[in-house]
Amino acid sequence: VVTITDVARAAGVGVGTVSRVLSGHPRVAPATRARVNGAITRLGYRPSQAARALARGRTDTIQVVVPYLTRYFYFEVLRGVAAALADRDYALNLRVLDGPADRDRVFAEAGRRGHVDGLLVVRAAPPDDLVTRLTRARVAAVLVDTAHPTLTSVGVDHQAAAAAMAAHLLSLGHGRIALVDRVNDPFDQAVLSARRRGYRDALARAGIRHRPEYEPASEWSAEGGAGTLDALLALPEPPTAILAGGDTIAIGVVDRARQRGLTVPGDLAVCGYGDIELARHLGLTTVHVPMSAMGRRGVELLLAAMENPDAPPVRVTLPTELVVRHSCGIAP
Amino acid sequence: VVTITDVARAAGVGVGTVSRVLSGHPRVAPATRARVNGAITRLGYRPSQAARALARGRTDTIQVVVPYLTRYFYFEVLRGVAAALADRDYALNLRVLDGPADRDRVFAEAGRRGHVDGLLVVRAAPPDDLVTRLTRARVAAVLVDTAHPTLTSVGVDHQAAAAAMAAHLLSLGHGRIALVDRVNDPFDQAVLSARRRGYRDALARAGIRHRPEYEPASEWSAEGGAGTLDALLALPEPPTAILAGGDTIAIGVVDRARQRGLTVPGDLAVCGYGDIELARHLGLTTVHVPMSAMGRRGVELLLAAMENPDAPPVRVTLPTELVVRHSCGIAP
DNA sequence: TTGTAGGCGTTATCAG
DNA sequence: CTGATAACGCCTACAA
Repeated sequence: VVTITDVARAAGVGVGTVSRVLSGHPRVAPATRARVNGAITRLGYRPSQAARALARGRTDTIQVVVPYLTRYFYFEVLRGVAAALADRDYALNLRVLDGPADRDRVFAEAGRRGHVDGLLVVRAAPPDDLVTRLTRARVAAVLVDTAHPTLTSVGVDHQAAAAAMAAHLLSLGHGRIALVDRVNDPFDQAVLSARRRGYRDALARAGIRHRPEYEPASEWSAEGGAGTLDALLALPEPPTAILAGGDTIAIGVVDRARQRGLTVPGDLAVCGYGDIELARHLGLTTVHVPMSAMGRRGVELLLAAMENPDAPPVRVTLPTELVVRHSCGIAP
Repeated sequence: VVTITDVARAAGVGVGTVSRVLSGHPRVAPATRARVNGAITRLGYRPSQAARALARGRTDTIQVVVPYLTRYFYFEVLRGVAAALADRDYALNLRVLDGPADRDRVFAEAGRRGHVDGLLVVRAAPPDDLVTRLTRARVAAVLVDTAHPTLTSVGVDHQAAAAAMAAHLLSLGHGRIALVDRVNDPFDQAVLSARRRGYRDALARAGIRHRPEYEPASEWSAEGGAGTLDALLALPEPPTAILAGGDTIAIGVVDRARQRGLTVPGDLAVCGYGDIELARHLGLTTVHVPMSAMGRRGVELLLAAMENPDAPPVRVTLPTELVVRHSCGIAP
């Protein structure tokens, strides 16, 4: 283990000078700088993160908390986060929430000064005591696909997106549209509610009466979607279009429909939500949610907040996009 | 920011005693311990990771490097890793390789003592200089779904798995079996080669002559699978069964086959590889690769290696399993 | 422009 | 059982 002292000795200078070279301090004689850099590479020296963190009072690390559920979706977010961080030379401390129990444990320890410089929480409502602690300790925090009155966040307008999707279905002549979505979220209910609200609003605006039986609860999986479709088709008046709360659910619906001999979109229109990679390949009409962009933007906001701790929180909404493919009856 | 000194003062003891209480040292008077603990909770004290790392000489952090490709697959691995780590109270430093360029950059910096205590590399062959540095600096490292002569690793027997899958197809009476797999991997070629070898061996053992045209290269996506299927079906003697190198590819194949009016498995048998979540829901016959188990086991091996640096490297092979569902002609 | 020394928060050693 | 005190490796005034 080679330390800064070794480098100093090898270069025939003091540790202060080495430190200055390391941090790009301007007032170092070019010759000295060269000598130091030579010693550094020759000795293969790397500054110790731990020592540096202690001395500087910051860790150059940000913590990212992501829930496990809807895995495809949030892996994309994570990718955006990782990419943005890698460019900026920050370390990424990952915590994945495996369940509600985990949640409390993690949030109790999350975003401690001296451990991480900033906190990025993906799709999980932060408990109030976390928020209090964060603001009191002045550690920067950003929420992704969630919101909080006093914290910076980046997300999308799920209500508008769902409404747009429903409107699309309506414009195609469908009057019997069912929403197949999860109904409870262990980490954040807001997204589900927004989507449901969008769906209802769109139908109401079109003068279509609300049918509770068209809003069955589904598990967050293809299997869940398939099962829920069975239930819907058993109704006296089955729907002619399905608006799924997630692409995974939609895939299950499509597959089950085909198994039952129905054609999609001929006999049943199906659309998803999220636009995971498979959606494109399966020709699923869906709502594109800019997942990795949210992650990337979240990091940018976080780094900005870290640089300027006194800036007021902002709330960024990224645009979604209706992606029309084959599963609803319109060719792309 | 409350430090150990504040706690010591508040409890009327020396910092040494507080430190002992913190680390669960046995020889502390119960009364003292209680007083200290009281002060700790009262003040909301948390030890600084940075200071602790500097003093202890370890960071309680392990670094995980995962390639981006085949995303569903490796998110599962990551989940296993994260879960195993969370239980053991270690921080997880994540690096995702976004491409071959990234690879070199990351490997040049990976596993530095003073930054992380151990390194877990998922599915990417470590360059020799990394290995050298690791062993010289005595930092523990474990490979997941890759191997190296001098490093501990956990993986599966891809050759045997592919052979078993091919044998299954053969046993179903198929003689014209094509392998639709990626042909190049920017991070580690070994898995692809092993799978191909397994496929060829199984066919050879069955006395079936090798047809190069039955081994077209595919992109690692559903789209890639679909396109490759088109090419195969244009052959004078098209295959009757497709062995895909990944479930995502298989899904594309199945979908394209149906689009062309073929029934699966009636007109075409298709099987995947990996057993991602969707495979189950889509009834895809596939090879189950224990992804999160590999991650978890990798962490266990790594922690063990960290505790016992002089233990020789081991090579763990986890079992795969042939999962027969509907896509190959046998009901589950 | 460069060297020196104090301090960052903990741990660990060593007397008591 | 407990309290000082020297590391740990680096950064940053302060002097020179």
